[in-house]
Amino acid sequence: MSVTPTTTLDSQLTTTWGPNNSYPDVPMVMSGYTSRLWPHDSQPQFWSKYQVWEWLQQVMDMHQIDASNIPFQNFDMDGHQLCSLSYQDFIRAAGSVGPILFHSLTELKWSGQYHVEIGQLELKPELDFSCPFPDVSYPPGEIYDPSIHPLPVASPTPSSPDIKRSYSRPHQVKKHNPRGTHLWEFIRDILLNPERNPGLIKWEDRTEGVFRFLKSEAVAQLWGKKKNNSSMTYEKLSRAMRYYYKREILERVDGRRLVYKFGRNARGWRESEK
DNA sequence: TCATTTTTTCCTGGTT
DNA sequence: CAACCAGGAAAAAATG
Repeated sequence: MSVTPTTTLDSQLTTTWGPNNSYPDVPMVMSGYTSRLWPHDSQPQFWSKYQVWEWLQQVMDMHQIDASNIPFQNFDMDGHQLCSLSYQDFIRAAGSVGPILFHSLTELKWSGQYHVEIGQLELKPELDFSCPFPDVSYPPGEIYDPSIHPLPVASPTPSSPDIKRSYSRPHQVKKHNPRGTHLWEFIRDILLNPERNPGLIKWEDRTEGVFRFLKSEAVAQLWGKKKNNSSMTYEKLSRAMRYYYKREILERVDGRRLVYKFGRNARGWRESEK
């Protein structure tokens, strides 16, 4: 790790992403594909096993928890797999430390782009994104149990040697789902995390899965931020949304503007679903 | 590297 | 008129 990650932070500000390349003569000059690795280091989904291990060490250290309390072997996986674990899985794999790890990962998945400098560059002042990390809520992806407490305080001294975590867990995750990387999941997660949703999207009919964009351009900006594409617009985002109709991830809701509805192939938005 | 799936870009034309 | 909606096409990015 840390072997000169090729100028990523500062030099990135000058990458001309062509705000409007409506010229037919500018075929993306972009000489070389040199610096093209920044989405990987920051997003947990792309971590290697080693990076997952590093993250574990770091979180343990941060919370002053003896690393020996946690069964590292239960986390012998890459970021991809790590991100597909549910809240419950974390409890299973790390006992009382599970929530802490889950919380940490959730934050990273959400705002792990750069560190704290988000929200000020391109967002309108009216949006008030002042605090990117307010506090944790519940699982981002599929809600398994809303009754679970967000973060039961990291008891300084867990000292629970008698955990029955001998639970080897050989049958790890079966389904590899690139969580949070798809647009509809991104939208869903915003809806499921009111804490982080400053009036961007709102449920129109919770049980039917109908929702409406309140700040269409702001959502597009947020999506663009996640994809490192500052030129994302609602116009383009909505095109992607319309492609979901065919796949029945979304159902068409005509008549009402900015209104969409989750379809039968959309998972994890329902309150009681699993 | 390749095949396939998803998303992005752009556009023409219609609607609210 | 501005902001959306519908999709077609094609290119680019993401994934396995």
